[in-house]
Amino acid sequence: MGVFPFATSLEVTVARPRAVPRRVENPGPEEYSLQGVLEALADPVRRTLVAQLSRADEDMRCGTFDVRVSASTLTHHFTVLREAGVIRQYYVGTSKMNALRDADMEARFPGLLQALLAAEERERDAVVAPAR
Amino acid sequence: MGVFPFATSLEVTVARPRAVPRRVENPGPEEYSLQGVLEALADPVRRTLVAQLSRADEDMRCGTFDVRVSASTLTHHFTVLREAGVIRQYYVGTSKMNALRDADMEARFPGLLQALLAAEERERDAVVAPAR
DNA sequence: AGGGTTGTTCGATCGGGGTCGTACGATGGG
DNA sequence: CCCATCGTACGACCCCGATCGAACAACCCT
Repeated sequence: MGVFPFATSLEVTVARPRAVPRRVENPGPEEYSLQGVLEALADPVRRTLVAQLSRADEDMRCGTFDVRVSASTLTHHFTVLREAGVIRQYYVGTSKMNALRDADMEARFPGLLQALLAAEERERDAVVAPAR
Repeated sequence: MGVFPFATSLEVTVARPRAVPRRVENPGPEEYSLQGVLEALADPVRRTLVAQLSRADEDMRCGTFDVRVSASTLTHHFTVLREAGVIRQYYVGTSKMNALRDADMEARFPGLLQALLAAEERERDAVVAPAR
């Protein structure tokens, strides 16, 4: 892909070129499938990502997730989640933000994500809080 | 669910000694995990099996499922579903019956199986009944 | 400008799982 | 008894996906 054809004289001796923020192609609700969602959520790493995102209750940067895989692997997992429609991604400067698309999921697969997250949390609690 | 209660005293005076019916080891509810269930249901073939079982609303013999895989592959899929706790299997003569463990699933992962089956049915309907 | 932070891309590896065919075992009916 | 039916066991194949390291690219800040 070509770089920028310097748009003539336009801008700008500004220190901040700013330009157009990098765009991420997030699929529309009509593009994802149950198969894709289940494949995405069948992986334990991706499930922890989603769980952390849900627990945080706000969008999270890629780097702030607590998971023990390499950066490149992490990128892969986020891509899978995004293409499945589970999360939405967008750039903020050099950071990439991740948002849980829980409303879209709920609309398309009612109850599924909620049940899944609830189950995930219950298993997590069982581990965190040992049998007494 | 369980069609026959197997009330022990059944012992018919059949000509055939009958012996002990072949036993199948079905895991207890404490043995299965969310991971196992999701892995099991992430496969499209297994999901159709479960969907057919749910739709039939009664236990089904292995051979009566409508799926285009070989017999040995089918055995494999049923094994995965059973070990995940999604179905229960038991022998009846030379046939093997399959029962959906929806109550156990509901107890352990509330709403999950139902949401999944509902989503599966909706996608199926969308295919069967084309866009008008 | 640099430089550091953040994330991506690419290629390689490697293990797991879905698939099948064939041979086998168990059961029930003639 | 023998045979047809139903499902299993085993090995082979093969593709896909999770993983990593290294090199690169975009951005922000000083």
